[in-house]
Amino acid sequence: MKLESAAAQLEALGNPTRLAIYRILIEAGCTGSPVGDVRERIGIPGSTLSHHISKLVHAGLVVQERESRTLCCKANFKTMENLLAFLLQDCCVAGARDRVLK
Amino acid sequence: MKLESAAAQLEALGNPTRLAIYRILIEAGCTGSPVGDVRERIGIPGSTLSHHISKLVHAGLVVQERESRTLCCKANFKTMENLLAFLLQDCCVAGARDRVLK
DNA sequence: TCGATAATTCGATAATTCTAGAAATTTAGT
DNA sequence: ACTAAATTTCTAGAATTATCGAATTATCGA
Repeated sequence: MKLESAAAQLEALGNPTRLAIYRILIEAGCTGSPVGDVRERIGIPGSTLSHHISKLVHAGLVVQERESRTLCCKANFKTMENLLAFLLQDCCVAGARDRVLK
Repeated sequence: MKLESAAAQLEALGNPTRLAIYRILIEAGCTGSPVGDVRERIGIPGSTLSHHISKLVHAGLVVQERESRTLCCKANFKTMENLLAFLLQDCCVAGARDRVLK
């Protein structure tokens, strides 16, 4: 993975609101969660939420699929896998890596 | 780990310049690297570099120790371990489980 | 088609971040 | 004490980000 895209993904996750959104989507699993449900749980205006979600989408961490009137957001697990692989390989010494992976 | 501190650490790493700095310090290992050496490799003004390093220090990802006239920067591996554990537990395991159960 | 629902885009403002030159600080050597 | 070296802190302008109300788009059901 290129340093720039890793940084973009880290930046996308590096905001408390977006990280909370992302964790909700992780929790929702493959089924995903409509924007409205996320909105209820996070409790912020729709326009603000939309702005944050678009950042996650742009970074490749989240995908959106329309289901009639609702837009379903899903975490892109592959992106997180790649990001973790980057951090483990390039940003973690061997000893620490072993400890984290147990 | 609290969501806020995880976000702060991700944000600190979510900038191409800072991620490059951090990787240099990871490469430097336990010995660390003086600010001046990092500066030569990154090639940015000292004041800008200092600003970025202070962000990494504030996030707990880097520690600085003075060695006579030079300040030696070292990556705080424990912080990265905790951050990776957070990502693996809260942002990866759930998704992996979901995929396996399909 | 009309009205309701779901969500985005637009527009404006406040706040933060990035960048870098200049000045200040800390330490070592003479 | 003076000077040089290594870095930070100060300061400020430019760029970006965060926030949110209002307007807009898309979809469904009656």
